[in-house]
Amino acid sequence: MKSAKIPERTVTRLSIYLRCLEELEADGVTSISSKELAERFGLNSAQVRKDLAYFGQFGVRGLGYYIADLKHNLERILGLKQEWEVALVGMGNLGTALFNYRGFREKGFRITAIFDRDPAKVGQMVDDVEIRSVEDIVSILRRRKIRIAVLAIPAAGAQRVTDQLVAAGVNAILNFSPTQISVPPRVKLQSVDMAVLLKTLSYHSVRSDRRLQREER
Amino acid sequence: MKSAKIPERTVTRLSIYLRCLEELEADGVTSISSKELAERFGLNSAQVRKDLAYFGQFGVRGLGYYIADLKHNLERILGLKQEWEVALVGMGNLGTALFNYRGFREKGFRITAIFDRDPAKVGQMVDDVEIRSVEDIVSILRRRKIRIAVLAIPAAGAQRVTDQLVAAGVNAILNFSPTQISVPPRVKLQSVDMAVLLKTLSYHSVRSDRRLQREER
DNA sequence: TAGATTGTTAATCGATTAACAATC
DNA sequence: TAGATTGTTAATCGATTAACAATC
Repeated sequence: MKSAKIPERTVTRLSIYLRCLEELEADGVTSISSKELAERFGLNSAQVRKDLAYFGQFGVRGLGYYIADLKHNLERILGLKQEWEVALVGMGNLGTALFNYRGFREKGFRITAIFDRDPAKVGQMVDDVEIRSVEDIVSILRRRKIRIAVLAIPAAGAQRVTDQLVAAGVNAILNFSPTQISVPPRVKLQSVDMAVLLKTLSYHSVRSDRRLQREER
Repeated sequence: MKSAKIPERTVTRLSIYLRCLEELEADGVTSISSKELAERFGLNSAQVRKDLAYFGQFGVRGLGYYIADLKHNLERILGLKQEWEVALVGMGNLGTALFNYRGFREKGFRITAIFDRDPAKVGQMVDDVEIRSVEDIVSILRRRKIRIAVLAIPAAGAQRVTDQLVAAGVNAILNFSPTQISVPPRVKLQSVDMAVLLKTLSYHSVRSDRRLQREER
């Protein structure tokens, strides 16, 4: 086992491999080679082997990887063997969608704290979770040692809330606010900006349409 | 102007630059250097200049970039000068959140077609858009020449619906279904898997916690 | 003109892929 | 054992950064 620093993309691919292993296991397959696994994603087999080798030797030469064993190891590496409490800030449409998203709970992520700025929402119960004021973020998260937060609020208050999350000891934030926010290096920030994603897609649409127009001439 | 093929990341950064230019313009700033712009994102100034230079010469030596001019150019490049009709497949929580997300409309993306599998939803109106059956995807999108689709359905039917979108002539898909889907090369697919994002974050949380434990010893 | 900053080339860095000895 | 596939090193590729002539 090496101990080099691990590329971000490797970690992302691990959970993609894992999703595939789950499907394979459901199909009753017991082992798979890096070549077969790679083909399912259009990746290179050496990349699969290298990604896995960062964390240990999980394969069997001449055979490949035992699915149950590899799956167990990936879950352990990704921390999916434990339950994670997650704080959700912003209970609008997106926040509600995320709260109800089954994929989270299935993977051991439980949203057990909800915050909103709107006094009309504070105090309401969502399933068995009470919506609390954003003012209480630091005290509540500190006491309950919650380490992961999802940010689903408008751009305006995003940096201020982020600073509170950081002060509360959170070390991973999934940000859906459409704005640039900054965190200290010890905190892992992952931003998803819907508008940026769509804009990137529209760039490709423009190009496709122009190509079509050229071809029609 | 060069005509090399443009890295995906460059296109993504363009819309990030654009967001910043909008803020600057609102603040009454009229020009900015690549150095100042880069510092706002923790990027390198050469990268900013290089990203922009893929599309033309927008700067003024000795001065920097005129904000109004650069903003105009980026909007043109990203296709934001035109309105885009967008089809939304799946009107559950996430679909509803996306439909109501203001950021889309502000950037010229209008969801003008909604599809759902649930017969109870088909026929309902959402604002002025009627929910249609997923069976009608091909005929409706073809007729209305809709080029961009957002997929917000469970994993199960995702590939089948994608095939229909492709058959209907869509050339860009933003996919929120938690599964691997494949498209022909002419179609641009951008996938956002919430669970994968959270798993990546939890990996970092595990590491942070272990580091804390070591330090406590 | 002098100072500043672009656009672009060359150097560096990091990630992907090929190749192959080790070994099941 | 013979065939297959891993784990890992070396080669390649692509993206980022440094450097600097061009020029406002």
